[in-house]
This record gives sequence, C-alpha cells and structure tokens, in this order.
Amino acid sequence: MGVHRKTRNLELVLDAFRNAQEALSAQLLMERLPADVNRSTIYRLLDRLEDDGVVHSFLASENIKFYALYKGCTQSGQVQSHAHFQCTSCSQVVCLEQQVTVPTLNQYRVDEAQVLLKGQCATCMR
Amino acid sequence: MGVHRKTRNLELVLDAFRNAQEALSAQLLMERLPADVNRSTIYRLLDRLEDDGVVHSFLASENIKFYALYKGCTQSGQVQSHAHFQCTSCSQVVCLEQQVTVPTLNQYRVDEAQVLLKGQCATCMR
DNA sequence: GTATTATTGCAACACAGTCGCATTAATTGG
DNA sequence: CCAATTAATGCGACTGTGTTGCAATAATAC
Repeated sequence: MGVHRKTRNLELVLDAFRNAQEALSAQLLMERLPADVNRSTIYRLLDRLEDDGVVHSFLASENIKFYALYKGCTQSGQVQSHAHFQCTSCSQVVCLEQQVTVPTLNQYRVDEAQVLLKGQCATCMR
Repeated sequence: MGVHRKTRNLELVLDAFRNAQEALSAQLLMERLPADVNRSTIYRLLDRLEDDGVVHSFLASENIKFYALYKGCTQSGQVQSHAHFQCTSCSQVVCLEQQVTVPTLNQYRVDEAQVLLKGQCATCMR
C-alpha cells in the first residue's frame, strides 16, 4: 500500500472520478485535467490508486483500460463481479449495479471476473 | 463478407487454431507460424476471419486481444456469452463451455457480452 | 494463358502504457 | 519555522500491439 502524499495531482484525479458519472480511461482523464498534468503522472496515479483499492480497472473496446472508483460495490471475497457497460456508438463506459454470478469451475481456481456488456446507451438509441 | 482466396497464410492460420487447445493472440500465432509470415498479414487475416464470423475475439490481460474459432458455441441472438478463462501465472487463455446469462438492462440495449475469468489453471496450481 | 483484383510484404506510423533519472515538493522531526 | 528525507513529478526515450499506404505478388475467372 503506497504512501499517499496529498498532492495537487492526486486531488485532481480523485475529483475527476467523483465528478464523473462514467468510468474513465487515462485518455479521458487527461482531457478533463489541466493540460499541465503529466501523462506519466496520470498513469502512475492510476496504478497506485488501483493497488490501494481506491479504483478498479477493466478493459473495454479498442484495448483501452478504464478505471472507476470503488463505491458501494465492495469487491468481496466471493467470485462475483459487477458488470460494466460500454456503448458501441459513443464509447462511454459505465459501472452497473448488477452483480453477475460466475460459474465455478473444476479445473481452474477463479479469483476474479470481468464482465463487459456492449450495446447502445439510451442517448445513442434515440 | 470478404472474399476468401485459398492462400498459404490463411491455411496456416486456420491450422494453428485447429491445433490449439487455447485461444491465441496475434503474438502467439506468430510464434507458431513460419517466421516468414508477415505481421501485418496475420493481423489482417485475424480481422477478416472475425468479420466473417470464423473466429471471435476478446480482450485479456495486458490489453492483448485473443482469438479463437467459433466451434459448437454458436453465438445465437440471445445475449448469452461463453466465458473465457485466463491464468494469471502462465497467461494462457481458454474458451470455456459455460454459458453466462447476462442481466437485462432498462436503459441500455445489450448486444454482446464478454466474460473473462481470471485465476489459476490446474498446471500452475501444482 | 491473360486480366482482374484479393492478398501480401514492407516500412512507416499511431497510440497506450512504461521506465530511468534528475528535479520538485510534501512530510517529518528537531 | 527550517532542514533533511524521500515520495511524487516531469521529461524524454522507449516498448509493444496494432494500423495503413503502396507497390509487388499470386489466386481466381474467363
């Protein structure tokens, strides 16, 4: 668990997540942060926040890694996972409430599950 | 649906998939194919085979795209999806038989679901 | 066999993400 | 409050996956 000095960049990143309804990629984050925040710094902050369990990450389309705050959705020991939804039109990604229960397997020990649903969001369906 | 001329490279790629127990990334594919098969060609073949519904793709760890043949597992109209498993030790990826039924959502139209389970495979647990 | 055009190889490119290292700045403790 | 410690940052260079334009090659149709 890394040390956490209260720096401007850390606050900016956390604020961006708190203000966001959706999940954010490093790229999206950069667009929402002052231009002088360094790219490497963003990646490093995201890594650290993930290590510390503040955010979780998952892969969406185009090999882009998205991050979102762990809110109520505590990732318990059970192999359950809340799903994520990505709109194939606007590419927006959201964390869903739904927990997906994952099959247990004989030959494998499953530690984690990632569920990504793809389709169209309400806005893009209109 | 693209034209499919019966070329050496196409045959090589299809054979590699038929011989593989697991899912393959472009990288893994390259290692199994003669060294003179061009990288771009592999990517282009994978894209085409996916467009034509011969293989399906999904993202695994490290933002690596994996591909596997559609075998019996016909992807029907329903939003169901067979899961994939990736071993966090050896990185091997396999297609699972299990169908995962995905929650239906009010605000979104779900067209597709990707389920990736992560953990340890039998070999790596020993 | 010849014409047509899909496929290929090459080289350059795009982009997400990483890393080493010197600099800056948040904390500690006197 | 000031100095020492070291986490955090910025920079630039670098990976590695995947893409693209274009000219050369080769599979198919006639």
